[in-house]
Amino acid sequence: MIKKYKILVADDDLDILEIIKFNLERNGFDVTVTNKSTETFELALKTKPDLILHDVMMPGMDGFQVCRKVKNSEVLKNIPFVFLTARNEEHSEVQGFDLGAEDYIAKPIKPAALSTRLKTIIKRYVKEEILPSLQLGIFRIDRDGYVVYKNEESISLPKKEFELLYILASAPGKVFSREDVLSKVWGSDVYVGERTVDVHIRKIREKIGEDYITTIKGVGYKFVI
Amino acid sequence: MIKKYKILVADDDLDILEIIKFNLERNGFDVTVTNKSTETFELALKTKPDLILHDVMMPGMDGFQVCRKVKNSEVLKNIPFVFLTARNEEHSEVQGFDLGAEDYIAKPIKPAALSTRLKTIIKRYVKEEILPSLQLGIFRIDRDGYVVYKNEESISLPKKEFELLYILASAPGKVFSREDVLSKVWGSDVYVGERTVDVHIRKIREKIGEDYITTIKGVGYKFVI
DNA sequence: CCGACATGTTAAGTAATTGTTAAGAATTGA
DNA sequence: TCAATTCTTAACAATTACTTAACATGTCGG
Repeated sequence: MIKKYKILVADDDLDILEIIKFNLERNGFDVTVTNKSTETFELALKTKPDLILHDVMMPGMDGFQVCRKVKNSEVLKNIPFVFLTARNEEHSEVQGFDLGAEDYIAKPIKPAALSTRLKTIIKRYVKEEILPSLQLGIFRIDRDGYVVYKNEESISLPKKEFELLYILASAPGKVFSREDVLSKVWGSDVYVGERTVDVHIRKIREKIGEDYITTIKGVGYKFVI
Repeated sequence: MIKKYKILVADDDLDILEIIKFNLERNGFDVTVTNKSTETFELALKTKPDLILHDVMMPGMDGFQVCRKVKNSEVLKNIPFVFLTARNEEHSEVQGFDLGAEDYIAKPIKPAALSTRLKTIIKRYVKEEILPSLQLGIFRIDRDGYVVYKNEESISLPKKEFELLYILASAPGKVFSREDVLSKVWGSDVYVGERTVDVHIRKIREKIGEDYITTIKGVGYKFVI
């Protein structure tokens, strides 16, 4: 079954809401809308959307305030937040990105492009999705507890190491380039050196054993069972 | 061979052009530059870049005019167009997005961030080459894992050997000249001796068996099932 | 069978990539 | 805040892959 992405859209213009809702639904999204920014947060808690698409200028709370609130919430902070901006609105991209927004989309909207763009953004944040524990041979990788079990032995890993291992283990046998790893674990707008991956790999090997992560020279790393 | 992305850069400041070119090339991009915005369109037609990075403020045509022209061209309109803007060019952003620009990058440029960001943008717009696993008789050539299976036995090959085998196996029975192989595995701008291919062929035969790659004297090699 | 040419094979130097360590920066928790 | 942990980077070591060149072997036409 293909996962249906849930989008929460907030805009005070009912026509725009209508257009967006119609187009996103036609493209297979599950869409919730509101024209009151004061409702966004509550709706997000209730529907747990995969992405929030929010107008900047809205009466009551503006988009920035909502974004800040969402990003300060433990439960919601991993949901990508995308701003809608009208052509004549003075907006500071810096302000939005500082708050943790993932992207800007300018109105007027091109419907065809919109769903593609949102899907891309969501996929970029797939790492944040609630993913099940993995059972791979003697390993169980428990996402909730950030713990790896090797047979009965429990091994706890720091965040980055755990997430790196999780990414590799989510597709055993597939080689991930350092670049792949960086974009999935660190995110696409964080710039750390590729060799940082090597160091983390070393630490993971130290903890779970040498034989489970294979290096493909010139390509990357893979998890083997 | 890893795909080399082509970037067309336009900026009237030759120093900036130099810096950008140097850094992008070091990061594996194929870079064309111009300091005349009137040349951008023609150059784009000629080089078919994967992305255009264009200064907003340029004498002659400004970046917006070029963007409009590119986005109105059937041939070029799908090429992502990214603006370079100086800090104080505030309003340009909204206008640029309306024209269909894909992103803004503010000067001064952080070189490390630049190539990562461009790659992300390109990947959003360029379809990744789909390189499926091949199943050929007793062989399975797994591109994801960089591994060859012969029956149940897994054989791992170094990068060049793997890619060479993959090229041959992608058209079983077809003879590839050494030149073909070089251009496909090494790329068109790398110059190594043709006999290098022979050595790699030998190593592959050593690992997968003698009987699967046939030499056609005076012509080249082919993979036979 | 011989000579010429193409390919096979080997080995060694070079280049490139990765492993490893440690130090300092950044972050987290008490 | 301090202490402890984690993250990042840089330097150097170790390893592996790549390329070349030299020589060996094989093939084909005459």
